[in-house]
Amino acid sequence: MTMNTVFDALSHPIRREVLELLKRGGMTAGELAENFPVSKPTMSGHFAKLKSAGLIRGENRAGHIVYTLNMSTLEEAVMGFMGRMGVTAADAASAVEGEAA
Amino acid sequence: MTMNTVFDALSHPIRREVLELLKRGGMTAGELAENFPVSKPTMSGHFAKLKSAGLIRGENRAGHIVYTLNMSTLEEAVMGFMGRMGVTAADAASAVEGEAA
DNA sequence: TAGTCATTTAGCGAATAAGCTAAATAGGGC
DNA sequence: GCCCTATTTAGCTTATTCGCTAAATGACTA
Repeated sequence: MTMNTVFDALSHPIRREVLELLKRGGMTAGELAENFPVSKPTMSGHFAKLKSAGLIRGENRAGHIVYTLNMSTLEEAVMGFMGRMGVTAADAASAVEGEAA
Repeated sequence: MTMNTVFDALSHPIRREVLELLKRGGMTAGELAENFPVSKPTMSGHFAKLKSAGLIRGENRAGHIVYTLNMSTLEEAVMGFMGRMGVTAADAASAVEGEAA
């Protein structure tokens, strides 16, 4: 929930990629796990870390667990830090657009 | 240098705060170290990690080492990730401004 | 109730991280 | 050349991380 736990969660490439996958919408633990070359228990540990950082939410549906992205936590932590680093709105906009182009 | 090493470097609160201190300009290793409750060798390890991620540069001056921020590496990695997360320019701008307000 | 599928928990091992103290290195000043 | 200051390297300890397999849990189905 704090900035520390968010940046800690973001430090692993699998966890960042999970967030990217969830950008398009909710996915079950199993669907997510299919995208990575590690075991399901290992993925479960990654989900737990993302969840305790407040970056994803899990809801129980018919025996499956659907994970969804919690974008506001991500934005508050990351953009909050960038703001303290003196990144102006214009800087952020051009950096984001540069990447999109 | 890669996004992995950057996010790894950002995962420790001391290292993030070092970057914030360097926002205002170059500082020596000793000056930086004064701001944290850990030993100088420990700080040296943090500097090494920031440096190998390309987030700071160290230059030798008169027996001191002056560290300076490498903002472009930070922006490229962090805003690049946020861009892939679908954060639009407008989103980024409002998040940054919200923090500044 | 038994069976099955999805997910997590438990327990383990290897690797990495983060802290410390003590010692080594590099420059500048006397 | 020798000392002093600044910084890093070496070596150690403890804690955490990340992966695994095997077992436990939870929920639906027949």
